Amino acid sequence: MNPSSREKILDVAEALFARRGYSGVGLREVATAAGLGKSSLFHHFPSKAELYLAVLRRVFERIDERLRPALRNEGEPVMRLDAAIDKLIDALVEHPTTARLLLRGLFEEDEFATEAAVSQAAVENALDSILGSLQQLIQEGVEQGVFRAAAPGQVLQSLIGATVYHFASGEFGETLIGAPLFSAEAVRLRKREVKQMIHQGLAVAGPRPEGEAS
Amino acid sequence: MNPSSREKILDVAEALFARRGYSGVGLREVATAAGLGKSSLFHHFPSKAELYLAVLRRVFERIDERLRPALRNEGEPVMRLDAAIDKLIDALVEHPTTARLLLRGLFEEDEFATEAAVSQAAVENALDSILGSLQQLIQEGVEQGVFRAAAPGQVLQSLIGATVYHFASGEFGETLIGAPLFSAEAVRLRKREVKQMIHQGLAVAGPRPEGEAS
DNA sequence: GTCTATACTACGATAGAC
DNA sequence: GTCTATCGTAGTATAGAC
Repeated sequence: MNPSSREKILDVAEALFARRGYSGVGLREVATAAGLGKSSLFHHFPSKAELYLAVLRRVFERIDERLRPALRNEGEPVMRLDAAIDKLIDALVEHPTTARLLLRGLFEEDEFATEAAVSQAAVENALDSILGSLQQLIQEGVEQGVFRAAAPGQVLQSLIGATVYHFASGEFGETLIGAPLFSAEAVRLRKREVKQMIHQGLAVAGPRPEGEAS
Repeated sequence: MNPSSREKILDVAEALFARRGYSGVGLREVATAAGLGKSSLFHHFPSKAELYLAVLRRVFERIDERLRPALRNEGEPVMRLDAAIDKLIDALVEHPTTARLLLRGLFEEDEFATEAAVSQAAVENALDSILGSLQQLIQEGVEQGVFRAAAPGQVLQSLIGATVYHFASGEFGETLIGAPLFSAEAVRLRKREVKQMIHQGLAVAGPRPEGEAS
């Protein structure tokens, strides 16, 4: 079956919002890219804000789908975290628009005030579920003594930066690493880099900063 | 001396662009926030794109000012990298708009095509200078054997994620770490977290991923 | 250097025919 | 469900008086 108009609209809107953000995209552009007239959009989505939130919700659902099985797995925190990193990166790579939409979603929180508050809450709940599981995983590792005594929120921020930011960095990131971000080789190297950073950091050996003991 | 109109415009434009991005800000809003009529802006900046680039250039100059002395310092790579992290975070904290503008700058590359290409090149040169120094520092550490054999670009991406992304994450980051991002305590904790991640990673001990030996 | 007035385009959204 | 036509607003930018 060919894609419904609704899905076609979501596809082109996702691509455009990822590239130019909420304010940078006009509904006219979305409509014509979807092969429709401008007014036809409003039969599928009541407003631009609702369209944007529908795009975001679909993105979170895809991530949740990939990540939840890895997080449910029993096993040691170290292995589970490694698996979660792999699956998160898989999700970011599967649709290259994902990382940008996630980061833009953070910034554009206040871009549309309190309109469409219901849909917005649904999106935030999906996000909280994923983050809660990850945070709990880190907390377990700390309690078991296999992770250093770190605040899970701080670790999570570093992890998001190492993954979501990286795959959202576009041309900038590509010149830094000297390869296309989403090539199979670059993805493999990125997974390895993040896991190595988790396992041993950057330094081979040496004193801990500020006299922190293990 | 009271600030010139040009500086006042740059100040309010920086605040607005950081919050809502290039497309999300209208010149009318910038003008009235600066205490001017809409048309008066064009006597100071020839176009919106040039105003935006002027804001970005000022941001890079401030970072360069903070970071360059730390990078010039002689000493071991480990210590120089620690110092660079501290100074970079200091720069991001000094003006809380900085991190968002930097990340938005990455995303909005294609938002204004090739207009104002001259000013854009100037901004990119300033950025390349900073990044080159950091990359070289990491490379030295690898060659001296005090850092693991990592690609400098990959490490730099993790570092940017751990710093720039963190301080750009807004309300999202604040709920994750449970404190205002820019409070003195949160800044201190973030510096420590990033340096610990560099020095030992997250894991206390254990096998290296994919059998990588030191 | 700032103002008013204006030009032209695009925006999100609605009404109503088919 | 898609279309044309239209509304009202706001966008960037310019012209020209003061």
